[in-house]
Amino acid sequence: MAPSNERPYHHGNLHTAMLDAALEILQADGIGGITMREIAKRVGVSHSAAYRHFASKELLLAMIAKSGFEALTEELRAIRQDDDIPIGKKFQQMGIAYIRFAVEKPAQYRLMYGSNAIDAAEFPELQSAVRTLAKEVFSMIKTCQQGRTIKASNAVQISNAAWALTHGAAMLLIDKHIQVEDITTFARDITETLREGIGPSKW
Amino acid sequence: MAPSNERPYHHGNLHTAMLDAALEILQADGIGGITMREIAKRVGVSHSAAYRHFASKELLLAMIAKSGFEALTEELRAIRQDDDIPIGKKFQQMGIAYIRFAVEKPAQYRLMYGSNAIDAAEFPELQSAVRTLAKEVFSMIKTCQQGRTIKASNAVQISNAAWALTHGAAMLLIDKHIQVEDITTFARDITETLREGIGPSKW
DNA sequence: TGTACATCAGTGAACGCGCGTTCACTGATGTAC
DNA sequence: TGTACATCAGTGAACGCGCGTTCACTGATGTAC
Repeated sequence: MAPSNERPYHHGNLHTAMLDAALEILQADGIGGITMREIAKRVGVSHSAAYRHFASKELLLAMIAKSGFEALTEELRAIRQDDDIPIGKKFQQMGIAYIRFAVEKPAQYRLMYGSNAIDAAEFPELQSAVRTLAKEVFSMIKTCQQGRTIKASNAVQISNAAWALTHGAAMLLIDKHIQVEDITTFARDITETLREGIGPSKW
Repeated sequence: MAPSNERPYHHGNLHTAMLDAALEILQADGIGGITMREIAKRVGVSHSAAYRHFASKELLLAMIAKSGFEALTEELRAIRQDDDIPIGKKFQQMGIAYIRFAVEKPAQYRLMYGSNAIDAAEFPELQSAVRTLAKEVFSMIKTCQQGRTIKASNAVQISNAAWALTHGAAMLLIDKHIQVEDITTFARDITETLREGIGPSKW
């Protein structure tokens, strides 16, 4: 009730607050900008307090990566389950959402994949979040197959190809190796390229 | 002539020797294992000598990344120009070579792309090597189009898709997010998936 | 409602750490004459 | 062929660095009786 202007001795939700602060730093300064000291400073707490909530910096980073995978998975699931999106558009929408996610949060996306700041093998929760994402992509393919908008063979391979294509595109865009005017258009085009194939129309 | 067992005062080829040593460390221990001190130790030279040849560690890393791009480009070019490879197989062979390169030298590949150890913007030579790789992929697509094994439209977009697909697949394999029994088979399948497309065969 | 005690969330000072980088120096080498 | 001098490639000692992490401690909170 009392609107104590001074922070109370106990923060109350340091765990979440630290993750939020770390995310902010990540977006602004990249992975290199994240230090336990800076996070603690932003939250208004001594930096040793951080260790009551995260055993190590690496664990904190792993948790951020994990939540990134979860958020991305959630976006894809929403598309798959949204009955207002025609089945013929779902695959495309997935590609767009995936690539936009990466481009809008490049530092987080880089942290999620291939950062050498996290030894993924040590964090089963993180690995599990990745697998859940992979499964969601697979479910999307299955759904499209049932809707007859993706061919009904070899869902695993198609799913791998779809993931590889979007992930690769995301990375190349983030690293500016591919430059495009409009992300959404590019994402749409590239998913359609996979759907149509690049072989000659007549043999 | 004199087979001096003791190293002469001047090494003679420290520049190259350092790059080689760094590559060895990279393969064995990953990016984190590379330190100027360790490189110097392996080459048998004081660690301050290193700075006669590389202004900074980051520059050395950038040079390694650059040579990786060059080697990869060279492999792809050899395939494109090899008249013994039927035109219908070239695209596939390119995909296989690309993915194998990454899987065989995962640490170097990670250094090449998306490592936060190198600020690519500072090294025009590195950026130029990446562009050369992109151009090589593009040339491959053009060649296949002329051979009528890839459809004759929108080479840029097809080229982007091909690069994204192989790069994405490479990364997912390296990070063990996709696990396969045989890399070559997987690479072949995934490139064929792109060629054939994943849309339903009958509309 | 009050007291004792365990438990948890903070503090601030300090350690240690390898490592990148610099500096003043010495040894080797090449070139002009 | 010999000498003087500039230049380059090494050496080894030292700096400094922020930062992750730990430790002994204090403040707050919840629970048993």
